[in-house]
Amino acid sequence: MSNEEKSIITERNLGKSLEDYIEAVYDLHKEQGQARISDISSRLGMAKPSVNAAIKRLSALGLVTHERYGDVDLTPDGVRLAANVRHKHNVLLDFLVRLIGVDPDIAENEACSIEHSLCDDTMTKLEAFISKYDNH
Amino acid sequence: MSNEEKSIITERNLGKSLEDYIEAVYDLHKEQGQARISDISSRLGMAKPSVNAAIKRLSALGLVTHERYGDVDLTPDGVRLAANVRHKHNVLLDFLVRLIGVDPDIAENEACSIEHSLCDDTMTKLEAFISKYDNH
DNA sequence: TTTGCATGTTAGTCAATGCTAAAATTTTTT
DNA sequence: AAAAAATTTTAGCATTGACTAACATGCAAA
Repeated sequence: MSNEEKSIITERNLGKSLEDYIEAVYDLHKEQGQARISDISSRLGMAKPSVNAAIKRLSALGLVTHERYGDVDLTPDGVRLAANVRHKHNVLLDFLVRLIGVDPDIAENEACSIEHSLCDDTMTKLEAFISKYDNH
Repeated sequence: MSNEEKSIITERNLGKSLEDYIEAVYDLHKEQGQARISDISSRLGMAKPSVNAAIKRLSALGLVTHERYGDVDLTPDGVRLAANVRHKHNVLLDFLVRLIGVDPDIAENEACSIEHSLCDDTMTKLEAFISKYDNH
């Protein structure tokens, strides 16, 4: 598989908004086995019609499935993308909190903003830096 | 001056878009003493009417002045805000390129995305981290 | 000075993304 | 099973921020 092909899934095709939604679906399924519109709505603090519209967009992109009045679930492509975003979030949070000392609540928000802007390659380099730093 | 008052100027009141525009005005004035709509347009790769609309927004916020068919210039508040964004950009670029080894062209783009998401306090902490790291 | 090109502005459109109010459907309770 | 509550969806709207096409203005060259 070429790098271009791989990047179709994980690199920034979605904006911040859709990435936040898909990440919430991913987290909720891990935590409670399902992700209803209301769950996503309260998790992200968005009105339910906004969530509904976003899920429709994600569904059109083949990243989630959604039966009327039913559960929202990730497709395999959706899982890959969401896991990648989640991973970036975790690495950034670790860097901000542990290495440079940002308050965890602020870091949580900032990681959430930044995670959509860094490419896979940069993230890999950041992880390598953190490892090296941890081993002095 | 309270922290809240100071933050009115420098903290994230503008979105990424307007911050990019004001940063371009700041840079162009430093480089060539003026920033015309066309200069900003080619610098940012935006159509001129888009620039025009953005400058109107910045003008309504009291951050730039703009005479019809004339030069765009920063107000004192605009200078403060733009210098702050520029500074964040430079710190992030340095971190990405020198500390973690990102390609300069990619780092330039990523710094440009991230600079709008990090608060002043986090930036201060990042600068402190870089200093400490440089002095081993 | 007049013509023509560069620059700036206006007008109209579009996509993304959010909202509220109200209708439809499902689930729960009695 | 019927009524009530919760959930989801639809419909309609607002804002941001981008675009193109067309018009207006300013400057420079002939």
